[in-house]
Amino acid sequence: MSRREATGQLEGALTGPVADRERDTLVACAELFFFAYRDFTAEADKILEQYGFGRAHHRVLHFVNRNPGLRVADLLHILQITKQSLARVLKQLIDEGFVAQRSGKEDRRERLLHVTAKGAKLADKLADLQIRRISAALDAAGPEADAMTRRFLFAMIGEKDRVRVRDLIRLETTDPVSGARALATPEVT
Amino acid sequence: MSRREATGQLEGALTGPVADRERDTLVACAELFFFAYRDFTAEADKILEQYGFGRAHHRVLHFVNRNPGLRVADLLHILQITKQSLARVLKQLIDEGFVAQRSGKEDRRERLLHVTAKGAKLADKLADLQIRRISAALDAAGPEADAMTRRFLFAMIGEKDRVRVRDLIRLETTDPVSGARALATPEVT
DNA sequence: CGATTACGTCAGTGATGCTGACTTATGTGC
DNA sequence: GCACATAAGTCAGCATCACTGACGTAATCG
Repeated sequence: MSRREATGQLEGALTGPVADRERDTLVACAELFFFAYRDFTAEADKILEQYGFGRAHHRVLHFVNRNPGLRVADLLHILQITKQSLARVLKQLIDEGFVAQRSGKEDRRERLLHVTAKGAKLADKLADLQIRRISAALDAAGPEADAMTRRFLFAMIGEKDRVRVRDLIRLETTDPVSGARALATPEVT
Repeated sequence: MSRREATGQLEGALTGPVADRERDTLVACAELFFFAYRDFTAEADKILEQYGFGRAHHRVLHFVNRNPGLRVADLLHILQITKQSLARVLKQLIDEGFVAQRSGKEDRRERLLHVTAKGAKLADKLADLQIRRISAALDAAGPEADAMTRRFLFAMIGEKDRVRVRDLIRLETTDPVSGARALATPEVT
């Protein structure tokens, strides 16, 4: 049953108050979301510190690791930061040998990004930390938490970005919200 | 079925690799978590900009709004930042009349924090934005998403902090993970 | 061959976090 | 009452990560 249906409002209308009885529950969700994200990133942050890196480096390293051949423009779309903000951390990752570039074969203006062996090692190490936490949390949440959580998180993403994200994360399962299939496309657009 | 059970590992052991077949799904969860949080905060950030505030101001305003009489030390625990980081944003919120302090009656060293009418209005406005997004996402995720998501998010929180958070968010429902009841305690400890 | 695109870079700014040291006011225990 | 602990505020300095705006270079496209 829909939360808004329960309070007599139209499905899909994003205006109007939510019943107070339910409001507290939803606020609790928002607060839990804050605490969960705070601790989701905390472990990885500690490791990154040892390398002199921050969360921004992690994000770049992660998406390049997961999507070899990613272009700079793609990263800008994914991270939603400016070229200048990206440039600083990307330069460090390249200078210290975690990420490498090569020119595109068809379009030699493009710098296709890859992780080095060193970069892959760190990226996987960080991903493992976060994955274990998620795995444990899904177990604690109970059966079906897996698909349910993916649907919830996916629906939290701004509507305009969902297609891009769906293509990026390449889940083999049926697409949770839009109903379309979710197979990987070769390159981010 | 547990993810780790499925790969033949001990329940509760936080070491060892996760099966590759499942690994991609879990990585997708991590990426979805990033995108979801990014967009969860984006709307509120835009409003805050108009007031010259940032996300740090929002967090302070929110928790003071939800927990009138909160002490500065409580906020430091909740936000896990230093006194100096808090001082900057708290001072602004007080100077601009969104938050007020009064000395504790029993211990006059304590400064008990409250929102003003102006502060409550802004805090509620921001909470509504985030609540609507969560409500819509829970609807999209399907029935039972509500309780399931709370259990998942709660389990994502670092073990040591769960009791504190449980007491803070005062959910009327049964506690999702630890199994204990989750009624509000009068003050954060 | 001019316009656009992809990328890199320079200069300056602001928000948010940090450490360490110090002060003030108040409460507590011997 | 005095020593110590606690709650809060403050100062000085620093790092990370974000921003804007402008400009340069190389390559592609029409």
